Amino acid sequence: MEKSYEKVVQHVKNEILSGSLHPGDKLATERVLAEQLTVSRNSVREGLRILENIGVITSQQGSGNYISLNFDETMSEVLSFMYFLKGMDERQVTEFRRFIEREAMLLAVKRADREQKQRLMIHLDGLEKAITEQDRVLHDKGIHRVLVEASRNDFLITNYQALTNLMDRYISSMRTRIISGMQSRNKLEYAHRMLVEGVVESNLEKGLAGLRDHFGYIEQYKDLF
Amino acid sequence: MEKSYEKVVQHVKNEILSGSLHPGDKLATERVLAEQLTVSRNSVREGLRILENIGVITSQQGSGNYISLNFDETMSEVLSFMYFLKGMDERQVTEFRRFIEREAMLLAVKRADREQKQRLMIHLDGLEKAITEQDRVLHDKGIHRVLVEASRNDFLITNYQALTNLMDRYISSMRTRIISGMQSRNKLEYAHRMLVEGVVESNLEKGLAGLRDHFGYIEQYKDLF
DNA sequence: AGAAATTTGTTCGTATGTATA
DNA sequence: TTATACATACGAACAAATTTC
Repeated sequence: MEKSYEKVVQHVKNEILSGSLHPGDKLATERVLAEQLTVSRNSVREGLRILENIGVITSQQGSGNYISLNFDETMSEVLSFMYFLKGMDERQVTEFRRFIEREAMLLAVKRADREQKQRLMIHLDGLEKAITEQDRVLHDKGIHRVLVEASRNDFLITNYQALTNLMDRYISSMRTRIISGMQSRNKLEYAHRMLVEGVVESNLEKGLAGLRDHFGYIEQYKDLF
Repeated sequence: MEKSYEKVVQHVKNEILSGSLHPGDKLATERVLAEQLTVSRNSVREGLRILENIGVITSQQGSGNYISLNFDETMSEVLSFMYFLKGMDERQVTEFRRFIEREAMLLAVKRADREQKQRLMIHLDGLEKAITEQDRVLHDKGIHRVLVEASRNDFLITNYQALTNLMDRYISSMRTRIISGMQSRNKLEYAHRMLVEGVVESNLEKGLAGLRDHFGYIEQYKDLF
């Protein structure tokens, strides 16, 4: 027997899949939905909460429920928590981050536009001239974020965002260990320069070399590069 | 002002993060939770629905609400729908699948155990001897699934599962286009043989060659292999 | 085995805060 | 400003499944 609130979720899902509901559209009011599906209003609300949480709809008191226009924030939010629950260990987190950045580099060298290249160079400059640790972290993160964005692949972008959330919010202790395992500051700046110049000059070899230096994984995947 | 049901979600989340709640544990009853958080039982239930949906808890009528033991199924379930909502196009789906399998291959050649190698060979044999199309698809999928599992990286495994869901359930039309864009049957069988033997013999070059043949992307990423 | 108590699933009624015309 | 529509929230009650005695 299907539960009442699942009926609601299925109903909205189907209307989206069939193309009856599009982003921005207003759903039927809770009372109407309850009547249509012959369930109580509370059950409707339980179903809508689910849809709201994963970013399908947004609820506005006094106005109505609407199909979301932007899933991005909620998605990486939810995704990072799910990753946390799966109990990802340090090895897997590190592997996945390398994986995303490597694949992003493959695409970024061909797809980065002028604006992204400019942002990369600004961050690189900021990184090399940074005085406070806070500034360094800011530009460091900026470089990696732009790199992934330049891949123009939403799977990579979303997962990278989720991974950042995961490390910042749920396993921050792991983050410090991961970072401290990296190269010294001078070498790290050199690695970032290679990485940025690789993208800017559309030089894949150089970009990959930058990543390799950055993560310091000369050992196992040497053959790949 | 924080909404009532969000208070519930935060509360459970915090208890998990702080280590007070572990997988398998029973939550306080809905009535007790309502009293503790000074919200109504309906609001508690709305919060619990969210947690149930993303796989944090499982609810059993007559018994109680429990922290989930297995997130896996629900996670790829939710994830695939979120991917669908983001409106992933064919290019991004194809790219992501290649990414996952390539990275999985890098890890699988070093990590596949005897049981997984055996399953790979059984599927390969089944694929070559298959008569019906249904059989072929079964073993084809089996090979790729085991390959990804052998990577022993849950990020890759979960995302591959979600991607499979996405293609099967939400964008099946795209799936046929993607598949039809692949090699002929004979070449495909050869590619699978290379792929499987690469893992079984811990021969990275061979495995990657199999993937390259399989997806037929000689063009752009030639340099990588 | 069976009855009672407990707990989630579901519904209805009501009151309140917010947005919109 | 007023009136209406709508989501938010609460409380009480009963049904259905499970646990306990």
